[in-house]
Amino acid sequence: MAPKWRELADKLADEIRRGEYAPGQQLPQIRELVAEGAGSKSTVHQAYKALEVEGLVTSSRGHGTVVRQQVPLKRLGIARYDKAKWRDSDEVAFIADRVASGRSYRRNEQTQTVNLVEAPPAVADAHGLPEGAQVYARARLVKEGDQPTHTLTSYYRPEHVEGTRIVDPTPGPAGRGGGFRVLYDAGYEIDHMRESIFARAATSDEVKLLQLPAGEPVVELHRTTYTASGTVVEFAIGVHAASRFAWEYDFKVPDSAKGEKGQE
Amino acid sequence: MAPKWRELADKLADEIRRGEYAPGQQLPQIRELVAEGAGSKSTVHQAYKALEVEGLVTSSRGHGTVVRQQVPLKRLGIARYDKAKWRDSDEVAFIADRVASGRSYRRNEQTQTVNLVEAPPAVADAHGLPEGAQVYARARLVKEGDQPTHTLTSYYRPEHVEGTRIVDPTPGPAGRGGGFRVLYDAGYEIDHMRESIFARAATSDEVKLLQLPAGEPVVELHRTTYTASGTVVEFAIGVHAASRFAWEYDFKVPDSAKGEKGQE
DNA sequence: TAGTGGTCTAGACCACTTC
DNA sequence: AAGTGGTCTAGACCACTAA
Repeated sequence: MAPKWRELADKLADEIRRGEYAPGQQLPQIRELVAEGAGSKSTVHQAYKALEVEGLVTSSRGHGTVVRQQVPLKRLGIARYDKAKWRDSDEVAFIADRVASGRSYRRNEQTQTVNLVEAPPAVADAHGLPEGAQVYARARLVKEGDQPTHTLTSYYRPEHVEGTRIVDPTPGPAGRGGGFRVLYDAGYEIDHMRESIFARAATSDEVKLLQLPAGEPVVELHRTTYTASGTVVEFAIGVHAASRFAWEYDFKVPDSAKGEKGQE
Repeated sequence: MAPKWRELADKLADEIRRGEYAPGQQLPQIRELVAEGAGSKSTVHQAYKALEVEGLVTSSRGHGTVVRQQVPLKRLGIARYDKAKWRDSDEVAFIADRVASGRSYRRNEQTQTVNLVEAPPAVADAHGLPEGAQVYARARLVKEGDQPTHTLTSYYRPEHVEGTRIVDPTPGPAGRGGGFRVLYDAGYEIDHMRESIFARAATSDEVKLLQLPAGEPVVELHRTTYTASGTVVEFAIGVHAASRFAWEYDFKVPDSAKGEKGQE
């Protein structure tokens, strides 16, 4: 026998999915259900909390509990890295993204700090450096309007970026063209990438920083960027609110018997 | 001022991350902390629940609350689809995966049901069919030992699979070589794929089916498989326990200015 | 049987929003 | 001021595990 709060939550979840409560509509108030005999206030509250964790509703004091709108996922394909976007124009990849998706661009939607730090294990590993080696960390918090959507921290080897705009980031997002442009100007043209993706629960710090709804997971993206000769010029870690993004990859089915590599 | 339970949870989370409680070690019992004046039983319990949701501990009745082991993520690259694995041998992709990762293979780690169903919207869309068209749904629950790791449901157009082993799945995972082999034998050789990935909180049904720890997110994978001529021969939806997998993709940086397509 | 976490209650009180 | 969800308490009782 499932607990009382679970049964109540499942019943309400069902009603929401069947459309008995429309997005934006308010659920019965906690005290109402208590009066109807659904259980004590704590029990009903626990059920509402479960619905919140499952992403179906959001609660706030003074307002009530309303059915959450499902905003469409923003689809991230590799076209967002198109060289034409950052090499031949003033666009920065993330701005191009936004233009492509028809959303408006405003200045200062990205804050940035640059520091020389000791490489954390994952970073040292990606760059092939000993642990604790010094690297430049360029940390951004990317917002869409007032809403933070993800953090993105790029790690560079000092010899690749010292003397460039990256380490003196006054004019916004690493200046015209972003980080890839700066590397390009410094003689390091990016050629191929590896992205690694996984999801996990958010830490309480991330909940605050990204203003996440209770229980919303995050997706962590590890991106390693190589030059044609195989040198790693950037390793980046992104932490994304899960409900806002989907990642898309197209590839050929590999066939090792043919000596093909399928995907380079 | 953060609530009392949040402060307690953060304090304990800190201690766990600093290694004061080793993986597998038991946290103080709820009644202990209550006796120490950390708060009432409900308050301490709420803090423990938060730690569980954040993936740091698991609680169970009779046992106590112990620090969770972080099992290494299984990395899924596109090599798992290598034609050599399913075309030239008896291996099935998911078995090859397991061989490659050094884990043992046991029979019946995959249960399977096949049904003719009305295509859900996402499926109809992928196959280019009208909504409600009939498709074959081949649903598997994949386990590693006793532990379910993910569900995978493949949708096929009837004209592609009728008369094949897929619709009569007595001998295990779609027979020798799995679904791709069956399609290959039927004259539909798979050529390229698109994978789309996003994360979300688990539904309560998924929590039961996949035996997920409280609050663990799931990753949903949508895979569309094409023949060389662009016909969609399979659309599959996977639901994965987030803590067990990472996805890896390698690709060239696209350059539309050069007329390259970068990734096909 | 003893020990663990989990559920539930009734009620007081707090924090935030709206009027 | 009134109305919303959120926190906290004290205690009873339940469900599961281990010895």
